[in-house]
Amino acid sequence: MAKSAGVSIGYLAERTGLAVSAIRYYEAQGLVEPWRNAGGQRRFLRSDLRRLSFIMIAQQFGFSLPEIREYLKKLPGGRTPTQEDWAAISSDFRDHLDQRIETLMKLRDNLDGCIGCGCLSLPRCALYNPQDKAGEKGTGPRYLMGDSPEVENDG
Amino acid sequence: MAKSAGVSIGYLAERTGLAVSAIRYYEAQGLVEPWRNAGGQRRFLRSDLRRLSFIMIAQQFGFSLPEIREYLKKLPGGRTPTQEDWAAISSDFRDHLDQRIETLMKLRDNLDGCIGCGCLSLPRCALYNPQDKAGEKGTGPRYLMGDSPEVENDG
DNA sequence: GTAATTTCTAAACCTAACTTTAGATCAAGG
DNA sequence: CCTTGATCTAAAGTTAGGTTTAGAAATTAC
Repeated sequence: MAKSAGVSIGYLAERTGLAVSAIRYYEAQGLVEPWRNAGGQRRFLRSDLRRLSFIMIAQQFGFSLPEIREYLKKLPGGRTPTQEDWAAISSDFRDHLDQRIETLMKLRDNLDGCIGCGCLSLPRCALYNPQDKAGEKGTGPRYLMGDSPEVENDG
Repeated sequence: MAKSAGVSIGYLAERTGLAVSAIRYYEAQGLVEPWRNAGGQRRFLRSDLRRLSFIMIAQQFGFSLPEIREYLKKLPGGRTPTQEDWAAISSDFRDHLDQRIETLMKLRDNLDGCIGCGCLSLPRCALYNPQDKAGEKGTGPRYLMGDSPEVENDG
């Protein structure tokens, strides 16, 4: 029972809600690797359903396609992943995900302290590099909510 | 003490860490409304520092520029917002923000139940419309993690 | 007063993540 | 067999959120 007939791109599209064109795009980005049937049409593992679903979920968390591709690299190519395969990829994903949520909550709480609390601390609030991404590329945002080392009266 | 000399776009850029071109872009999108000096250069309220900072923060939460513009509409145009002005806009923003974080956490917990827990429930997990945005536009994603009403053995 | 910075506008360009289009081929149903 | 629907490729188009470029004018620094 090697590689069976496989499922069509249209089937996956219907099951996941993705557009056919999106799935082809994911292939171009290396996120799925269908083979071709005699007529040149794509055939997928049935388990690629889960692969595509993982992509959709990860995107909702704000992961880019290249990032997601790295996660999926840990899954076995060509054969249906086992429960253990998914569990392995899960742990790492979960870490990043917790971190992202925590960052957002920290940002929210800081924002509360600044805007929401009704006190007058706003002009002196420093949300310094609040996002994990900040600092990575070039000279991003530095001081938020209008603060800086030398504070002025800026309403 | 009406509209003073105002500050330049370069000053705001330096204070916020935004590029000058980004601030001009925000003006084009209706997020800030500078006036012009005699020579035709933009002049901003010093309090626009906070406006820009709010934009940066809201973006980190995943709000789009049009969404942010709606929030900022609640601030008075042309004059420096008071503490009460910011408090008013805050409450509404905070609600959306909590909701967004909650959605992410729910999604994470569901994902745990599916991928992370080690049980074998994955093939029957239904994360139905997990994102607030789903269902808004056309025929978006419907069934996640490869599930659907009629379940098949899809690894 | 002259030089060096900033700023101006408009238009083109950029990346991510896709969609659309066009024309051709494949597959499935009757 | 024939028609209809699904799929194919390649290239161009789309949206968001900006950046870059070019040449000119304003401002600041000396």
